[in-house]
Amino acid sequence: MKHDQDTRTRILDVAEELFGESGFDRVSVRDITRQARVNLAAINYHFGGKEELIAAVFERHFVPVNRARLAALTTVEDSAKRNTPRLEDILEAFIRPTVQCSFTTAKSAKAFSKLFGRCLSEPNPEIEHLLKRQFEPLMKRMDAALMRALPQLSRSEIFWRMKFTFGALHHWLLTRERCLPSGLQKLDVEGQIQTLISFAAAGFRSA
Amino acid sequence: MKHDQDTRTRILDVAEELFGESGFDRVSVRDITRQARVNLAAINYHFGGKEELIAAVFERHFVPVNRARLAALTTVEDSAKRNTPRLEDILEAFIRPTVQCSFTTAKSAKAFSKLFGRCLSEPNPEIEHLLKRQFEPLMKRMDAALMRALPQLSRSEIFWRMKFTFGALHHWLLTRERCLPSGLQKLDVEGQIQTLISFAAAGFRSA
DNA sequence: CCGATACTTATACAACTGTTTCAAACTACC
DNA sequence: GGTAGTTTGAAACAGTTGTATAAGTATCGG
Repeated sequence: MKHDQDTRTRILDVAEELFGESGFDRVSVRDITRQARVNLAAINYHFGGKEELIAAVFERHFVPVNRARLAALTTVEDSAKRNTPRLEDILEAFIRPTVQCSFTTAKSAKAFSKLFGRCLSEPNPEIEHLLKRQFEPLMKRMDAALMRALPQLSRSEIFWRMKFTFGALHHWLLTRERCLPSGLQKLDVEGQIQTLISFAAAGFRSA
Repeated sequence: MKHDQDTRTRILDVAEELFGESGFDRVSVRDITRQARVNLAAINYHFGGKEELIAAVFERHFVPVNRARLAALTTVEDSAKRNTPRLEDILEAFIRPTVQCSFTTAKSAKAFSKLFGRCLSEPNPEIEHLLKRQFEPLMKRMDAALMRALPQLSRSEIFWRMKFTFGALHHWLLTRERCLPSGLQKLDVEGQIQTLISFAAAGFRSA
């Protein structure tokens, strides 16, 4: 293994950007290799195939994000001691890492954000499978935390509200850099996060 | 023009189902013609091409749904007379038609629901363009109604909350018939609508 | 310096894509 | 019943897709 980091990560970076922009199906391996200025066969050599490249792109950031979410959730629960953690803190543990990671790990925050947002509705069965594996443990922890924070809600009520929050988060990630209506003051990312947390928290507390 | 309704609508029905299931890109014209038991050339003959078929599938239900939304919004505003309409009623005018129509017009409610939910995140630029044209007038009306119902919120605050509601609605449409966690009581559609309305309304009212 | 390993290159392949063609079949009207 | 107009049929088209192959080049250990 030489300094193959060059080619490998160049492919990953370009793939992430293009996949986020146009989805996995509309981007060909030739699109990627052309823009990454590597040979056509490089993807098959380094990853095995397009499907495996998708998985690699996926895992490079999804795994850290979900790890960060779990860690944040643990922190919230620990710092609350024997009290039940605040609902807002639980939601923040869920929401913030998706944006945080986009600034620290990805070359382009936009690329990762869009990719993240897009994945949830990808029709690709492989992606769906990866998602399920990734999110199952996180969802279990979230459910448990939310049920303690909102003991008046049934499991089913929490389930649906969680779904709504999921949808809001991912739609926001997917479209947050898109055309704002003209004459609209630009809210900074921090403000948007807080708005989303308040929105979801109020939704969870709704009758 | 004979009773070409047979072939034409058979194609439309199958296309709607398959597109909803797997997205526009992963479904080939051959998949559609095979399942509809029509000739391969039928799509090009009746619609001109795949792109135009997509547009036709799109408009067959999106246009009525958005018309129904506008009509419902008008009803709400009229019945409120000089009082400002209730926030919940505005949101219901936005949410309910997406489900209502799926029961009355489509052969399979699931198919249309998934299609509707999927469209929002479709990377296809054609679709994005159709969406924009379709939603612009509706959004203007929604914005205006929401601003009157929530005068304490700025345009930007309404914009983001509307985005969240959009995301929640479409993610719900896309996944509402998917695997519920085991041992979860099944909430009927009416209950889900009400839950979503309450969720969004509370979110809009959040500080 | 040699040789082995790791990587890159150009080319070729088979499968599939949307679309076109043109003859055959059908329908309806006079 | 025959003919104009409409719809279907089977086949072929050119282009793109992901992948495989084999020859090439660089890099490093001995």
